[in-house]
Amino acid sequence: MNPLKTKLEAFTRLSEADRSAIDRAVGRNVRTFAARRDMAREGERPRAVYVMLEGWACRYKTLPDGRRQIVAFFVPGDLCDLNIFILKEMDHNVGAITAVRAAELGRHEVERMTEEHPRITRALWWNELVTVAVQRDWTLNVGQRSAYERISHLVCEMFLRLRTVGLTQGDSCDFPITQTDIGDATGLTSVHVNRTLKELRGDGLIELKGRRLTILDFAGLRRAAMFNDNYLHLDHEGRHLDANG
Amino acid sequence: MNPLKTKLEAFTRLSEADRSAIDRAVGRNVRTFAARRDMAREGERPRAVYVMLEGWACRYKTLPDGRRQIVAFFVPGDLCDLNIFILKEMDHNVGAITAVRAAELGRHEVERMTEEHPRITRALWWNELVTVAVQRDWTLNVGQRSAYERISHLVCEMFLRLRTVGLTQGDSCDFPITQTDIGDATGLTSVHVNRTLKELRGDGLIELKGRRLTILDFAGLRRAAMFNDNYLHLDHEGRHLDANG
DNA sequence: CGGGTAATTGACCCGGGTCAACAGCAGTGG
DNA sequence: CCACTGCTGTTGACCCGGGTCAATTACCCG
Repeated sequence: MNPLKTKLEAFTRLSEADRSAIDRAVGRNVRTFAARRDMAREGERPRAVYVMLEGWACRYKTLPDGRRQIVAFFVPGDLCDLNIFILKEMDHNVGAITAVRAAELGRHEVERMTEEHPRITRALWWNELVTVAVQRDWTLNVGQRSAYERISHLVCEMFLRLRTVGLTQGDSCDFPITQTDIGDATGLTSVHVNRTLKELRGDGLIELKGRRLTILDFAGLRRAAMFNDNYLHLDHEGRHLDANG
Repeated sequence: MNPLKTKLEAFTRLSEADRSAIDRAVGRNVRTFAARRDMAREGERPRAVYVMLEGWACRYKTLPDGRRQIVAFFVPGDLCDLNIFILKEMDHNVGAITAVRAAELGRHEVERMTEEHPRITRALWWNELVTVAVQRDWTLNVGQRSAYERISHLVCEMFLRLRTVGLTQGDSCDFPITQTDIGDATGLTSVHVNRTLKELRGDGLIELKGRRLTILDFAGLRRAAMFNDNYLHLDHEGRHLDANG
């Protein structure tokens, strides 16, 4: 129900008090955004931390001549930089891709939660570190991989991230981004994304139609992408400890 | 003398107590690394936070077949992720480019400093947010810009970053990275970096020889790169306040 | 002076971009 | 119910920025 809770518990076990604190914080102020609307814009003063509850969004940056790079996808459970309030203005945009439901946390709510719940604080830090690690991996992806590898890599990553918040069904999941979005995220044109997806389909690695993704051969996809999931840091020992014990 | 202090004061004024706390933390355990040696390796357990004092280093990631992407440069005043201890293992390497002097902070030293000095903590948070913002900008750089633009952008960024720690002399600064390094950072081959640098020289934008960079036409370079410095967040109002007042 | 690393240059090639046409399909208004 | 509109996906023909390969020339340092 609460994807942030699910995600943080991939890192550490939380107490009942922790869990209900998260529920309270995330339940208080829920906003919705229509598909393709901006949730925050470059140049604005950061107003709130969003916790994604439903739908996909992205961070993106643009160049004066219109070129656009998606630098991150947001899926349920994701949240933007915790301490964003420190900054005077946003250096990037956040845009909804599908319709989005997101909880808005004010600076004081964040502060209170982290002061009263050290385990949550630690888990949120872990989450921040993973977010940066993902960003680094995207730099590697765009900088060194071929089109075929880039798209394979993106698919591997998103599938695993969705799985940790329980949004996969067996080998498939919703995948509501357009080929143009994939291009903007991988530094390719939508035309070439199309050709490359055709190849991936032809090689029996994935099936992608009607905003639905099915992984036909995960091992093969992983190999094609040279995907190494270590940067998602899903192997923390804390996951197996019980905070209630 | 202490580039971390200089850098944090680009964000906020520090008290005398703050300043000497930084000096103490950074003076305690200084290590040196030879040029081209790794300071930390992928797969290792994070042991310490390094604060760069002298020299250049980089974060880099490699693919199984040897392709290499530099995902960040470290110059004096930079430090790696504060809360790195939370993670079980490194997902990237840190390598010295030149000979490096760096202060090593253990987890308890970091904790003590942040507990006792809230202004430092805030400044360190600012620093972390800038670091991620830089990472995002690199993704944009590699994903959307042409070779000419990418290299111009890198030069603009590094020059400004060096300037905030007082390591520029007028329009020039040390620039001790090879053309291969520039290629690994921008997703280009060293051959093409060479050709592009020749062009930049030919256009009268920069001069680069003997590990020394001179900016001949900053406005032109900036325009060529479509460089927007907002992601470095150097404009914080706190810069003009005095914590001693 | 010798050996190794870094820079430079030329010839040639290819992955992915560009341009353009067209198909599929959802929504929407008459 | 259908025409219309607009977005997304698909495909082909052609081109170009940057890669590859290889040879040569500075450098730097012991």
